[in-house]
Amino acid sequence: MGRGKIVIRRIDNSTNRQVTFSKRRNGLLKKAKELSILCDAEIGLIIFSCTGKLHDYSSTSMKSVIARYNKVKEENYNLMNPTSEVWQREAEHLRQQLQYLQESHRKLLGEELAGLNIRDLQNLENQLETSLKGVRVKKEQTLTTQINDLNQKGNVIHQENMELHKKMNLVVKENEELRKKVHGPGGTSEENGVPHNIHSISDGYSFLPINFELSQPQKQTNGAPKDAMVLGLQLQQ
Amino acid sequence: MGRGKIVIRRIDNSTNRQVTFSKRRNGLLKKAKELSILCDAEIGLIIFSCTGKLHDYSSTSMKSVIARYNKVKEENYNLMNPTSEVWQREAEHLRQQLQYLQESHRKLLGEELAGLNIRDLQNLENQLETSLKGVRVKKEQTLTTQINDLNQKGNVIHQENMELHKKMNLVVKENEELRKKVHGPGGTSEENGVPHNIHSISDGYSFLPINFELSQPQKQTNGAPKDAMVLGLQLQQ
DNA sequence: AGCTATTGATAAAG
DNA sequence: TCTTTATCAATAGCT
Repeated sequence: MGRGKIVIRRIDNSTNRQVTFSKRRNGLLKKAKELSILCDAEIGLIIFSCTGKLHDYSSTSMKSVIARYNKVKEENYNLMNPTSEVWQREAEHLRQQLQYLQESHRKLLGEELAGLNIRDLQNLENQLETSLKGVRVKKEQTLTTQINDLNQKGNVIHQENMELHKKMNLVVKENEELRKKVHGPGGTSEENGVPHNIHSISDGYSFLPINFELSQPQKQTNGAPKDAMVLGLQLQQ
Repeated sequence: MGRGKIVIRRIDNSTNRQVTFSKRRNGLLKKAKELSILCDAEIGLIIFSCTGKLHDYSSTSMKSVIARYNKVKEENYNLMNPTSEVWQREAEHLRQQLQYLQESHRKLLGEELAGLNIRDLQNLENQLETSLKGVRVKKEQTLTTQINDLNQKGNVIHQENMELHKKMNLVVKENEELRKKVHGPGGTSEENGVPHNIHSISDGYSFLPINFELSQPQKQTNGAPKDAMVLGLQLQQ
């Protein structure tokens, strides 16, 4: 696979050999990875270049792969001490459990359904429906809790708002009284057909009460939940 | 490099996975050999299929490769002769994997949802919906396949039935002819006002054609599918 | 287990 | 070593 066909024989030219090693080593490592992923295989690959440099890949860990290899080959098996044997059995047991659980898990995820008959599929469907229902109930609960929390907080804030509003009105009235006392005795232009209108006055307080009125939640029993719902969802982002 | 591009992800269909494993494993082994020859490299390759079967290649000997690997990794040959400690670690690793998977599994089953926030729950719900959809699609496919199979079988049987019916009528007619030849020449009571009626004769063939008529499916294009549907469902119980 | 259309890997060259 | 490109090899999807 290249500009020309080659025979599989040691490459004499050392530069060429080095280049080819580099390319094919990468290709081999890539293919080993792909195989382990595609086919769920446990793979260990050890490569020593002719200069002695080590390159390796393992899908899990080289230790695990070599240990498993040794076990299958039953080499050195007899030399192991009893404790090792116990652990080995334990590991094998766990490996089986894991495999079973993984299979079951994949079926639950709807990934590996080949070989299931109608009854299995029906059971799986029922299971998933039950799970889905449970998750939805939990979600609703969580949302409701959040909404209630937000409503309470909203109410507190609204109360504060009302208090501030009242105080503000008091301050504004006080302000008007003071203004009358200051301007009234002199007989200003405000008395000549021009009505007393606080909007025409350029101090900072005059328009605040109106803004407060507009920003108030309307009656808190209807408006608050809807707002809280929106808030609740946004808080989760 | 095939009829279509594929993403590197675990192959769900187990048959397909097995076929691909077989092909790619051979490819990988071949490439490992080529690399070792072309570039004078020392290579060890260990492959466990997901069913646990071992396939391996080493340019020299696996012992030598692993020994050299361990030397480089400075792990003092521990892996050649796995000790209690190594297996213990392996078991611990597996145990952790198992625990994680179990937890995930329980969540999927909607059993352990405490501590999940809205986003987690939404993801879980989406996952379950996707799974459910997949399972339902698979179920429909399975049912459709079964129904089609049964329809075909039903048609074949119906054809056989028709053939048998025709043959039976021929036999009955032949029988009548024979009966005439046997009774006719003697001038029996049948010629004296009593009409020739095959129902009045007590041999086994006389009523069979009528029963066949009654038991026939009506025209095969309408009757068969409905029957097949019922059969298909019953077969699975 | 074979057969091809395609994609992927890579030999050679820059 | 890295990139490019022309070729050959591997293999995905089918039968």
